[in-house]
Amino acid sequence: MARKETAKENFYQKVYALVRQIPEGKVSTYGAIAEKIGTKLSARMVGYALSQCVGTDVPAHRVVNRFGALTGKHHFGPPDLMKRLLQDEGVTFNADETVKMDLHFYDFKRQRR
DNA sequence: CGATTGACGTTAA
DNA sequence: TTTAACGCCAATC
Repeated sequence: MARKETAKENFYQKVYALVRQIPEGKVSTYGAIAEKIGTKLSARMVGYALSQCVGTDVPAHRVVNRFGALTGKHHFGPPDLMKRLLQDEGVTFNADETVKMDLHFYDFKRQRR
């Protein structure tokens, strides 16, 4: 321990760690993740990290923006893949392809308590 | 090394 | 109210 968390290298690791712990049928937001990591001031880079997580063990499709909109669906390849994956996991959507955050929002802090 | 962008979010005009 | 710009931090060009 006592290791200096440069945060830079840990950033992706933290993002991945958090996203990885999101259960199926649940989703999270960039702001929530960013805040949990400590870089809440720049939620942008959270999404940035996710864009690279596609192809790894991180279920990026469970991460959406604050509106619950699948902002990065086109990063998965097929534009319908993201929504499809979530629906397959039990996540429901509004008429606008937005996740019903009220039903599937995964609260990191709550889970940690 | 410098400048630009980027799956966001918030505040200001 | 809607639209625009800003901020933040790191990665990529």
